[in-house]
Order: sequence, then structure tokens, then C-alpha cells
Amino acid sequence: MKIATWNVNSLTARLQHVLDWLIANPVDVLCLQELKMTDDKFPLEVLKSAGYEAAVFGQKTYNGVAILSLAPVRDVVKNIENFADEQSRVIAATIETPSGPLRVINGYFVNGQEPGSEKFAYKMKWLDALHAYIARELAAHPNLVLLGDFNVTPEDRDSFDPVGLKETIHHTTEERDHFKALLGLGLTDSFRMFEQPEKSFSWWDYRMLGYQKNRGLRIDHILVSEPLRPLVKSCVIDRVPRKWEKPSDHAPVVLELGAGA
DNA sequence: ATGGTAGAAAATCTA
Repeated sequence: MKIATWNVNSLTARLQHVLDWLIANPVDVLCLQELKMTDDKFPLEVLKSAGYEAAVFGQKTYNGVAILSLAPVRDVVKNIENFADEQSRVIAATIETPSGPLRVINGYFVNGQEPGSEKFAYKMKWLDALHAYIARELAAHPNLVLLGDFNVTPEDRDSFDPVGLKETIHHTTEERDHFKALLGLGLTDSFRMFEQPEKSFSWWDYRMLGYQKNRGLRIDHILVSEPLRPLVKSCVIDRVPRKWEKPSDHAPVVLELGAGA
């Protein structure tokens, strides 16, 4: 089965891209971030016609996340449990697979703007709360995938300019320590289980010909729990839709899981 | 240190 993540930067603006991409890439699960719409505006019927049901946690103007799935989803949880958050950033659901139930946790992590800012402090508190939440979820659901727009480059090789951007947003030691702490729970960055091209990125700034110059960052990730590790067949970034007209600034990342033993 | 682009929304805010 295939599971993907894609920050679409407004589902209103990108619905046709999502539908076109799903026809070319009929993944079992697609996690979306930055819907920038309320639940009542979500195109449930159109996606149902495409074969997908959806769990949605929307918000006006900013944020908003959804899980699209061919198979039924259950036990939907919105936001980080025990963390008061006005922003719609996390949605979790369980999906039945040939290898048993799979917990999917889709996150639009806080951007943080600039180290030292209020938004950065919010990012750190949010990451603390997420860590505790994921620890609890792992105890309850051995087969777990945490994916989405993490807004963190895990390592220098995940940035087009690690020297020039040292300790700036997405590159700080604190952010990377939080990412490592998630790995410390037993999660694995599936993309790095495989040899990958140099300068593999998932986001490119719209400005200054960022994509054309491959001035990007790898900030969209798919982490898998220990029991899933042996099932991981591939993890790739699909740059194709980034070349389409009026693209999202992010590319989809796709994980392939084999059947269980 | 500023600006460059995109989206939502209605002047800026977020990224």
C-alpha cells in the first residue's frame, strides 16, 4: 500500500492538482496540510467520486489538515490530546490494512518564523506536546505513521544552503533536537532508509526562482514505527506536480509499505 | 536589511 503527504497551500486553489495527482498516483492514503478552509467548504463529494473518504480538521484562512483514504477510517482524533491549541494542525485516524490496523497521524507543524520570536516559542511548546502525544499513541498503536509538513530540516544535507542558513528557522539545533526526540521514540525517517539523490528537497520558495535553482528544503517527512520498518519498500519525493502551473510550494512524499509477514 | 511570490482576505498576515 502507498501512503503520501502533501502540503497543498490551500485546497481551494489546489483541488484540481490533488485530483489529477491521485489519478496518476492512486495512493491508499493521502494526508493534506494547509487546507486553508473550514470543514463546510471541504470538497467531500468530489473526493468521494474519486473513491476517497476523508477525515477533516479545517480552519479558516490558515492551517487545516485532512486524511483521505480509499479504505474506511475510524477513531478520528483532532489536535494534540491534552494540548489546548487554537490552530488546526493535527488529525489522526486508524485505517484497516492487510497487515492489521494502522494509526496515521498527519501534522502541519508550526513554522516558527524566526528563532527568538513568539511564534518560535509556540513551535517549541507545540513540539513538546506532540512528543508526549506520539509517545502515548505508540504505546496504544504499534503500527504507526507520523507524517506531514514538519517545518524542520533534520540534517544539513536537507537544506540547499546549510552554511548560510545555519541556526535560522527550519535549521536550528533546537528544532533538530525535537526531530531527533521523535526518532528517539522508535520512529524512523523512511526517506533515509534508502539511497537518495543529493539535494533532495520537498519545498521550494515561490520567490527568486527557488524551484528552478533547486534552492529548497526537505521539511516534509514520513516517520514509521519499529514494527513497520521491515515493511517499508520505498520512500520518494514526487517533484512532478511542483512543475505544474500554479503549483503548491511543496511536493508530495510517497511511502510504499509491503504486506506484513 | 530588504525584497522577491503566493494565498486568503480585505489591511495585512503567514509562509
